[in-house]
Amino acid sequence: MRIGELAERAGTTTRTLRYYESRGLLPARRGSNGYRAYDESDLRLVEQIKVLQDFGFGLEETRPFVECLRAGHPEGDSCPASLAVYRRKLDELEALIGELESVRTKVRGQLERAEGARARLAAEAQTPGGPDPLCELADATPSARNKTTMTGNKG
Amino acid sequence: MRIGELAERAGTTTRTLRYYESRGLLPARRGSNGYRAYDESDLRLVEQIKVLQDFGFGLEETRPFVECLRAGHPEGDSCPASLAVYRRKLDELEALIGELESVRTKVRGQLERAEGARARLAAEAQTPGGPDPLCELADATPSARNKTTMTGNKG
DNA sequence: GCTTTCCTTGACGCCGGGGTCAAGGATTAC
DNA sequence: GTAATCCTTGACCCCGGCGTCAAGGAAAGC
Repeated sequence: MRIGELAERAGTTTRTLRYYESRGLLPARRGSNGYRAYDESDLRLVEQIKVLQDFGFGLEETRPFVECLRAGHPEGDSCPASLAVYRRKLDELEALIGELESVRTKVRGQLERAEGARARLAAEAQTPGGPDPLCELADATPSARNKTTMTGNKG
Repeated sequence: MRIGELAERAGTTTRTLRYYESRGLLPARRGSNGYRAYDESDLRLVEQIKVLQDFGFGLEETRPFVECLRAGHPEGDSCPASLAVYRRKLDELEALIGELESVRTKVRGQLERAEGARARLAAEAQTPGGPDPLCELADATPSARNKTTMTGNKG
């Protein structure tokens, strides 16, 4: 099988496969015409990489799995080095989730505090004798669109 | 105050402050010598940016807060546009945390399955009549070090 | 034979938030 | 006066995972 077919069957692009090869993850035999030649086992390699990438693993982190498969083992995680990556990743996930939860709590607190402050100002504005140190109270600019930074995980 | 002093007082670098200026976040007056001149209110701007950056906000997301402060409001989140950013960020955090938890569950499952498979193979290896389709059972290569991808949040 | 498609390598672009020179002018300390 | 700092702008570098040309050879359909 040539690179185009492999890419299609794996649901990726030729560029990506060449990139993997350049990183030493997916070495390819060459036909007499110089074209890369792949077989079914290569397809399994690429699929393994995809699964891990979807988990948010970096390419380097997929290497033990790929080497494990290439060594002839039935699954990419049949080798201890792969298990070590799983464990390290779990630790990282725990840490990251914890930090994000902490941030969420803080941002929530900030939002509630700020909303409360605005509510108090609005009330004073109603009260006789109240001036208005008030901003744009109208909820303005719904035009501000942003892109979400998803930090490594896909959709 | 000149840029070096502001950087030091804000706990950042001159490069960063110039970068903010280039993004339109921190416009600076200029002295007759061409040097940037800042005052205390600029320090507050930079501090506001820092807080939000520590929350994992992108620079663009700090803009409403900064503009709110520059408009003379007591706090960066005194304006509705800032509150909108808080809310959007909370939604993103929820979504991201949810995805990470999902990944964590899946990786955990993979790890347990793979560990179980190895345990079964090890047991068979003990059993009389068992061959060994076994890999490197010894927990090898503690030498593989990696860098943690923390996706936007600092330490 | 001719066109279209597939393949090859190489090289630049992107995104965010700056780090890190480099060359030259201003200020300040002594 | 002069050396050590500070300031200025400009430009390239980093990371990860590719996307996107570009120029040219091979293969396949008709």
